[in-house]
Amino acid sequence: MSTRATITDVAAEAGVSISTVSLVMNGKGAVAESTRSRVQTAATRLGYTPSRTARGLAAGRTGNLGFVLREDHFCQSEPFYTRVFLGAEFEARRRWLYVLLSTVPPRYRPDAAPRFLQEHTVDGVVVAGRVDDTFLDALGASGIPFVLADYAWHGAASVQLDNEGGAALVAAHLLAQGHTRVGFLTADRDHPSMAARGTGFRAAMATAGYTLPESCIATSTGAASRSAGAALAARLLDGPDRPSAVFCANDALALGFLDAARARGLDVPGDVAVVGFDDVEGAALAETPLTTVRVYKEQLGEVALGLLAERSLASADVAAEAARFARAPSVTRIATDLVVRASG
Amino acid sequence: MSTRATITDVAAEAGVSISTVSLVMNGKGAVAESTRSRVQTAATRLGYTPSRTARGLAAGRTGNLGFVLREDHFCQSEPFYTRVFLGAEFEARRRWLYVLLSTVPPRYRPDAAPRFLQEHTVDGVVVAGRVDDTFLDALGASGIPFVLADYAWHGAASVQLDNEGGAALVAAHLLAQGHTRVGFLTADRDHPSMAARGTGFRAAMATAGYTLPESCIATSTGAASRSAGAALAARLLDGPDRPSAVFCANDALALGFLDAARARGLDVPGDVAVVGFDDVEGAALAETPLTTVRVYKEQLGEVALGLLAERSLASADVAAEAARFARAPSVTRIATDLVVRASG
DNA sequence: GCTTCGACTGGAAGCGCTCCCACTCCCGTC
DNA sequence: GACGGGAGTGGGAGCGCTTCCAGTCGAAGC
Repeated sequence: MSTRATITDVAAEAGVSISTVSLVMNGKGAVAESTRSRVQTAATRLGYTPSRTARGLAAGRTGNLGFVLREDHFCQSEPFYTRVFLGAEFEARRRWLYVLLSTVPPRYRPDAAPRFLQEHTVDGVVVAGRVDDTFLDALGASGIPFVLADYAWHGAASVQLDNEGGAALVAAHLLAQGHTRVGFLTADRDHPSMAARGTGFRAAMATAGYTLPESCIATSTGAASRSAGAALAARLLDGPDRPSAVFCANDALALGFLDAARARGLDVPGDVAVVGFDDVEGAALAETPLTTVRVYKEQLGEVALGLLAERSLASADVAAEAARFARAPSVTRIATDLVVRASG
Repeated sequence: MSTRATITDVAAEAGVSISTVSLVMNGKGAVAESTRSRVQTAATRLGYTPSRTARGLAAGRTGNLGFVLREDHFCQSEPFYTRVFLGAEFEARRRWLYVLLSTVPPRYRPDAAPRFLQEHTVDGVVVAGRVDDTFLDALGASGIPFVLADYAWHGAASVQLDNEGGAALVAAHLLAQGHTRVGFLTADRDHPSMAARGTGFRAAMATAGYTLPESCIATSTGAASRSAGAALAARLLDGPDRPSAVFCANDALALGFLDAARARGLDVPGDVAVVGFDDVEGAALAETPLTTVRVYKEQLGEVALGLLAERSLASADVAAEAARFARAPSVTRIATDLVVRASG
């Protein structure tokens, strides 16, 4: 294992030219079956693996993809984005690509930009979750193709959870349970996902002929945390006409809602049913296990990376590809499921 | 921004040869000050950044470091290793290096090995947390230099928390509180860190003249989880002579201990004091905020990566360096602090 | 005045690969 | 039987950089 075998070694061993070895290793061009297997054998015998670096230099592609995440999203205890990353990494392996994980601060500063923006050491980037829009501007300007996962921005290609669909499932479920006085609770309401859950829910209820009473809606623009959920829940629970069921736009809020209900001695789902969204780890473990919408985080990452790979590697001409990319934005949706537990 | 500027462009712009540009960019060799600044200017004017790939090919170094983590460690809700990674990534940025994050399954399978083991796209690897030893065997055999973070293996270089020191702090604290009937609770006891916490604690107590009564010790080899903590706690709390204070080898166990104490109507710290280790996010938020040993996760990652960078990049001759590396194993310890809260 | 030397700079050989192009066969066609 | 064309293969020019080596030139040494 002193020095690694190179393409030249393999060529010599197999008695062919390096061009042929290259063709075989890339599965390209027309190579006689006998030649192919001879090269194959020589390669295995020598333990040859093509050098990424050399390949990158020659082909103008690095085989690296970036995965960008906001620092605080990466470190939050609910392993949402780590799972997304895991899916992406899995898909990358399958495609023989590498993933460079890099974080950005909540507020973008050019000096904290991932290095690959400058160095172009990456063929494309997956951006997971909400990030500062100015970062996306910079990314866009760099000409590096990118796809968003669980976020939307202008017309950029993105992979998103089917928030509308999930919310519609909740609506159907609640209606099937006979609830007609139904509330909705959300925070961080400008976030595309949160917003979509709200509009999807309203739309589904409207289709069934119901409008959410204004007094049964509690929203805010702050963080969608458990404590925020408890605070917002107060607005619904302490009002004159309490809803009989409330859809919370995510599980953290829903768990906060449960806290608030318990603090008031209310029975869930007897006095008020509650449904969340996300199916976080704590949802099933809550005192009253939470009915919620399950989302497939790994799949989100897989699909996003796959999409990126497909698009950014298909063509070697990165710039032209990026332009084409920008012109044909697309949203891919990852289906969600309703998980019915005790809370509603 | 159609095509990136290359070293040739800069050379032409500055009216020097590419060799000189290279020297300037790397801060090497003797270059006249006037020439240097001329090149510098030309480079900024053209927005030149050296190509990683080309540099890698020519210099035999990639500028990439691997960061390996066990899948389940990466996804656990306590963001321990993600913080370690964050520290590593931070340090990498400072050194203009990239980090490839890759996970391995709990049980090593050669087919699930990180790709860079085969492709040598990485100058060195940080392995964080306990991983399957056969994976480390493979890593060692590959000749890629590596350092362990929060784990120990043979004589491999590693960066570890000062587990003994932290445990000694706990012992001193408990003794200062007047506790003499002190217990110890651990799980996953074969893990080097957990073991070190135990021996450190015993040693510190022994130095002070106390031996832990056998009946006040509860250990297991299973996962060190909250539920395991509750289960093990039962052995100590339901026994004939309950300890007045218990040191739990990590916070998850300690939180489990609190659960068990509460279930038995015991007052903490009145009936039994409890101290944990790690200072996880939940420690401060527990019903009885937990006294624990704080560890600096980001620092762990920073130091590990720094060490690796220092060693693996100092010499271009990776193989020789790896050999030297192996001969001079070292353990770097990251200091810990005691955080006193309500529980003990 | 001539050598010696060090500071500085340029030339050029790769690093290991991809990919375009040219070349050789060999078969099928008119 | 000459010709077109496709399948299979090799040659060779880069990709953008590092680094060794050679060279220039002015200052110091004798």
